[in-house]
This record gives sequence, C-alpha cells and structure tokens, in this order.
Amino acid sequence: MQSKYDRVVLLVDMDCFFCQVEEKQQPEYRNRPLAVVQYNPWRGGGIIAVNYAARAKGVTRHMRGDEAKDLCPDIVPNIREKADTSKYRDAGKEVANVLQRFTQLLERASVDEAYLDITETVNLRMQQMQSGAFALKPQELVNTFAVGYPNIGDYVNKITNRFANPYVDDERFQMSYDQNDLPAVRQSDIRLLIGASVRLAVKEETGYDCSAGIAHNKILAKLAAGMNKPNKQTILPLAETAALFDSLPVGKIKGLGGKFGEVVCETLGIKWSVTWLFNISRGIDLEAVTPRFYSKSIGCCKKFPGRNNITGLKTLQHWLGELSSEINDRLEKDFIENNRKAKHMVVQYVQDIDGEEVASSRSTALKDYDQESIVKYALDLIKANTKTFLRSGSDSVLNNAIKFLGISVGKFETVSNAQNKLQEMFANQAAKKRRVSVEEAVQPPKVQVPTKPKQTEESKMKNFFANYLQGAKKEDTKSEVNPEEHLTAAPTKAGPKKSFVEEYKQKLHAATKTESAAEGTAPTSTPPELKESFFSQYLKQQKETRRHESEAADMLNLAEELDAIEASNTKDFDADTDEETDLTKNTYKSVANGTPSTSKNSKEKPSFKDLPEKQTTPSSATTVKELSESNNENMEHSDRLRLPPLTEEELLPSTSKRKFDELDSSDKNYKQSYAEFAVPELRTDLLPMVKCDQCGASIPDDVRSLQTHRDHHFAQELSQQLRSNEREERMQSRQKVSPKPTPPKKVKKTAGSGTVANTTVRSTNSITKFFSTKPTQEPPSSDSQMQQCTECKAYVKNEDMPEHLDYHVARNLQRELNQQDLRTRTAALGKEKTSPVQPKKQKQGQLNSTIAASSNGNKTIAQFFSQRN
DNA sequence: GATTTTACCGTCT
DNA sequence: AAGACGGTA
Repeated sequence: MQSKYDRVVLLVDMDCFFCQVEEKQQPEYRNRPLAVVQYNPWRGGGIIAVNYAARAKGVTRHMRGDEAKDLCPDIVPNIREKADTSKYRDAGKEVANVLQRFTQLLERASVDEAYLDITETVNLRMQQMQSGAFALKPQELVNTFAVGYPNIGDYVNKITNRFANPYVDDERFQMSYDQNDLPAVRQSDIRLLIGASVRLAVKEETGYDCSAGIAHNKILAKLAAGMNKPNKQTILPLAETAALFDSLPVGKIKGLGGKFGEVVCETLGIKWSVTWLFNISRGIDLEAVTPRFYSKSIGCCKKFPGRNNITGLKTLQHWLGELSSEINDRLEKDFIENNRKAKHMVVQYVQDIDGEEVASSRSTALKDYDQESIVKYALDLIKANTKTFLRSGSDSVLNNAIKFLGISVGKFETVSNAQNKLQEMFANQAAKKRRVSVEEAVQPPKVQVPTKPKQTEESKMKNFFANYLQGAKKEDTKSEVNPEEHLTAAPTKAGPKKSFVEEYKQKLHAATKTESAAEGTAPTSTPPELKESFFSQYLKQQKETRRHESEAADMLNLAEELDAIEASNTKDFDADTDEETDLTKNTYKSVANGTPSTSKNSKEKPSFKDLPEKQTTPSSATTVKELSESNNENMEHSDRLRLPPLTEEELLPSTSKRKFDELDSSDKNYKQSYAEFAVPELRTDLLPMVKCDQCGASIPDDVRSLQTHRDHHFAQELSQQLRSNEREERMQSRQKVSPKPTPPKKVKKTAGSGTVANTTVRSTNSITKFFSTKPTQEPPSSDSQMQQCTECKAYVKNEDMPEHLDYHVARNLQRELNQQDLRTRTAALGKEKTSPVQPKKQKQGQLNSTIAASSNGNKTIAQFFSQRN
C-alpha cells in the first residue's frame, strides 16, 4: 500500500437484520410491519428489531411489545420464551461468507456488520478497467450516493472528466494533501466508486438488504454507512470529509458516542483529541481492518429484573442450566465448524447486596463440553465468591438475590484432528449424565471491595487516540509503541541524530525546489513522478486501442444510465424516520437532496445494452447532459459514447460470480480462508521494519510509511507547541483587555445528581463547535462575560475563549500542514524568525498568516517550513 | 422494576 | 499473566 488514501474500506451493515431474517424464513411476514421481540413476561417483551414498514407506523425500539401492537395492530411480534439469536448469527455468517469472497480482510464487527478492506480487489479492478475486463454496471450504483454530490451520476461524471484531464484538481490537491499522497488522491474517487460494486452481491446471493459505507478507512466508512439507509450505500469522497466534519456531531464518531465522547468534548483542550479529529477530518485514520470471521468468545446472559430476581437455589440452577445448554449447543456447533475448543469460561452475575447492585465475574478452566459440567463450574464459582451463599438456616434460599447471570467461554484452541476429537466429545457426552452436585464445599470467602480506581481522563484519551494513530495491526505494534511517548513527544531539538523534523524540512525544501522549478510550466504538463499514474497510462493507451476508449465511454454511459434508472424509479422512499439516520437529514443536506430510488427487482434491472441512449428526464438527466456539454473535454466523451459499447460477454465476467471465484482461486482452501487462520495480507506486515527515532515504533521500511508515521509526530509536536504558545499569548492579551480572572472551571456532570453544568450537550456538539464555541458576530450588549476574539472578531464567552482559540490554532495548523502558500511565504518568513511574531489583528479569512511564535525560543511553525535553520 | 443481549476492548491489580 | 470490571456499540 502506497498511501493511506489507496485503501478502500467498506462497512456493510444489514438493515433491521433480525426482521429480515424472520421475513425470509416466514414469507407470510413479508411486506408487513414486523418487530422482533424477545421475552414475553412483561408488557409484551422487549423489541430488538423493527422493520421499516413498522417504523413507518411509528414503532421504535424503545417500546415494549404491547405498546408496539397498539400503535400498529398489524405488527407481528416474534415472541419466544428464551432469546434465541442463533438463527441471526447463522444468517450473519451467510452474509459474511458472501462478503469474504471480495477480500480476506474481513472484520466482522457484529452479527450484522462487517468491515472489508477491499484495497487489493480495487487494485485488481483498476487494472482490469485498463484492459477492459472490468466495467461498473449501472445497477451496481442504484441507491448509491456520494457525499457532497446531488446524485451519483454527478460523481461518476466528475470522475469521467478526470479521465480526460487527470490534473484538473491538482492545484487544490497540492494545497490539501501531502506530496506523497498525491498519486493516491488523484485516484481516490474512482477507487471508492469501484467499491460500490460489492453491495449488490449481498442482495443477489442472500436476498438481504444492506446498507454500506465506502471510504478510505474504517471510521469514515462507518460514518458514511449511516448516512443513507436502508438498502442504500454512501461513498464518502476524500475531498468531502473536511466539509462533512464541519457540522458533524462528535458523538457520531465511532467510539465517541458515549461517556467518553462527552469527556472528549469537555476536555477539548487536550492536544490529542484535536490532532486526532484534525486527522480524521482530513480522511486519516490508520486503524487496520483486522481479519476476524469468528468471535473470540461465545456467551449468553439474562437479566432478572425486579421481582424476577433469582432468590432460590433451584431457580439459580434452572437458569444456569438454560444458559449452559445454549452455550453448550453453540460450542458443539462451533467445534464442528471451526475445529477449535474453548478452554476457559467466565461466569458473571449481579447480586443485590443490601439494595446495591454488585457485579462480579469469576472464571475457570473449561475442560469438557457438556452442559452439566458447565452448570457445575458456574455454580461453584458463584458459591466460592459469595460471602454468604445461602441464607442462614436455609438450604435453598440465596442470601443475595441475583439480578443478572451470564456465562461466556473463550480462549479457543485449534484441535489437531477434528474427527478424533469429535468422537471423543460424543463419548464424553454419553458418559456424563449425572446431576449437578450442589453440595460442594464453600470456599473461604473473599471480601468484595468495589474499589473505584481513578483513571485519568488524559490517559484514557491518549490511549483511545493512539489506537487510531498507530495504524498497523495492533498485535504487531502494541508492544513496541508506547503511546505515552508516542503522543507526548517533546518538541524536537536537533539531536545528535538527524531528527525527523530536519528530514522533514529537507523534504519540504526539496519539494519547494521542485515546485518552483516547475513554476511557470503549463498546468497540463505531467510532473515526472506522475508519469506512471493510472490516468496518464490510461490516456496514453486510449490513443492506441479502441477498447480503452470504451472505458471512459462506459463511465459516461454509467452516469447517463443512472440518471435514467433513477428517474424511472418511483420516489417512494420518504423521509427516513430511522433514528440511526436522522443525523443524516440535518447534517448532510447535499446528500439528502439526492434522488433515492427503490431497489428494483433484479429481473427488472435495465441491462447495459437495453437502455435508450438518451433519456430525457427532468432534473438529473439534464444535469448530466449540461455538464457533459459544458466543456470541450466532455464533447470528446460524447463522441466516444457513440462507439459500440462492450459486448454483453465482455461486460459480464467482470462482476459475475464466476469472476469473483477466480479472484479467490489462488486460495481455494476453505479452512484457510477463515480469517482466524488467515494471514492478513497487509503488505506492510511483510516489509522490513525500521525503528522510529522518536518513539521507537517499528515502521515498515518504505518511504511513505515512514513519512506517514513521522507526519503524526510532526502534527503532534506542532499541535502541542502551537496550542500552548498561541493560547498563552491570547490569554495574556486577553487579560489586558479584561480584568476577569481565569475562566470558571467546568463542572463535571455527576450521574443522577440532577445538575448538568454548563457543558454543551454532546449529541448536538458539532466538530466545528468543538473547535469554536459559538462565536457571536454582534457585540454583546452589556455582557462582561463576553469578549472579542482578536483573531476573528467574534464575540466569545470568556470561559469558551480557550477552546475558541484552539479552533484558530487548529485552522492555522491545518493550513500550515497543507502547505498552503508555501512557496510565496518562504522568503518572508525567513526574516521573521529572528524576532518573535506578535499576534496581529486580522480580518476573518486571513488566519493563515499568523502563526504563533514561541515564547521560549522554540521555532515557529512557519520556521519549520523555512529553508534553513 | 424493565433498553436486551452479546461481544470486544482497555485498565487496574 | 490472568482476573475483574466497566465502557461501547
């Protein structure tokens, strides 16, 4: 992998999966509002899934079964006495099996969700496109959206234009991305689009609808997938991420949806979060897709709320038996399928001790797969760890009622010979048909001291963000990277070794030279390093062969056909009431403006050939047409369009099952294709490694990986330094203006205490607000709590000023890192370095020219970029 | 006394 | 190293 932007990551998320499974198994439920409900003891049971017909009637997940029935008499609750999710697990596996054909790098995130790193598949497709062996089919892009584009046709069209003019956006690219990433950036859009061909396979082969997100990393893929659903997919183009993050609520980011997200918001002053979010907003998230097909543990649990508390020994045994039975079944099945055995089991339980809920868990080795021993183990563990197990004077009443029970097993080990072990297991099974002995000696009690260790918010944050920054597979780097060092590397001083900053400067210097050398050259000239890019190759080749001409024509065809399809589809999908997607509606206007269309029955899908050449449809078709004719490049394409398209035969293999099988044919061993046994195909893992001279981490020994890694250090140093410097200065200047003392410390929210301090609510806290806290443009009438930001003139609450300033720092940092106006500034900045730059008053929009100078003699940011020391 | 269950991960000990 | 426990989705 050359660049972080070469990766293509897909998140596939099954729509109301449990409902779909029920609908598939029981056809009478199809096309009717349906909810899946588990347990029935109270108010009709708890709803665990609601299909879209039922959602349209207002049924939500928070309701009880009865409530749902009231709202929607048509509802067909699926009630069972004991939650049985195995059928959903099986169905999830069926889906994952389809997905796995696209890549070995499949990470099952849950029963109905999986990440796919399809980089290699995309690489192949890119080649196939050049040789004409692959073309996207229009129906693969039905219900596909691209963030920032009104419809997918426009996105395709844009890509088409770039075929003709590969460097059309290069000026912008060079401002926004690292030099080393430019080749990847140029191909980014087409690569993501190719990822769109995966989703259809799920529907065709399993019958299930799913939604998908396509982006360059996991975080963004997950985010994108939530933007259009159900039965839709969303591409998040690299260039759109920054704008998207401007209005994105922090809590929408995976991992920040809970308490931790709130902490992050409150503790925003901390540099890691800023750096991290900053990176994410540039499309950078290095967390690897970790191949995992099967879960590492198998567990089941049950709550016993209120009067369902388990108070008697017999009841306890009963439920332990139920849980054990399920565990056992699943273990046996897992053994047959996966040739592995769990060696460890954990029992978890919550007791009512003097009105307090006390949670405990104890574990033991698991020797046999049979229900009775599992029950025995579990019971023994509970006894051994409960101070007084039975109420004194009774032999059947528990001293502490149990409110929750769970058993889980794990630590799987592969078994040498499946056949032998299977027989052995059945033999054991037959031999053990005795009852559980309840009369085991109670072990010396252990006192349960529910200590509440205080982990600092800082350390939590550090580690959270370190995960995303480290990138490579965790197992590989965990032991080698000390997040502490990694993230808090002190501002670099030129050490004995050539520091990375030195190298960085040299690199930039070289880049500057190259660019200035190229200055004045016609923008159409090809920079040397780009000679071998896909697009330039394409352009070369298309002059030689007709087949290649048809490629661009295909893309254009695609755009037009999509318009035709979308126009012919009825707009029957109205405003999405799905709570998972409501963020989408407000936040991503441009996407919502798209023309969602229902998926067509596959028989009704228009074939590539059958579509009329020109279909005049109201809005979107016109758009494409206008765009097509609005410039000369596209007239060229229009000519090409008249060439005969590829034959059906030429088109078919590329996306047919057969073709995908061929992709996998190199590794036909089914067992080996299981992710648990598969070697991850990350090239970086196989490369020789070098040590980072800053943090000691092992980095793949290729220029770009090294650079990427060092970029992180660099950004972090800059972030840290700048933020403290600039903040210090602002605070000083502020104190001159206002005699107010330091802003009041934010009160931390205490659970249940009722007072919710003055902190902003996370869910409505956009990334932008995250940086800048609601600047007011009008001067506050008489509010001494407000003051004017010297940077942007906005009026900001005193206590929000530090964070507001962080925003400016982040923006400045961004511009610096993006190397904006690097060339023009180099000379001027050379002069400034001798005298610290004073913060200048500036108009809004000119933020980029003020970079804080250090108060302690350190270099300014700008100086990092200047030619010499 | 009711948002259930399941699984993974990180931290502390 | 392994166990306990909480957080997140």
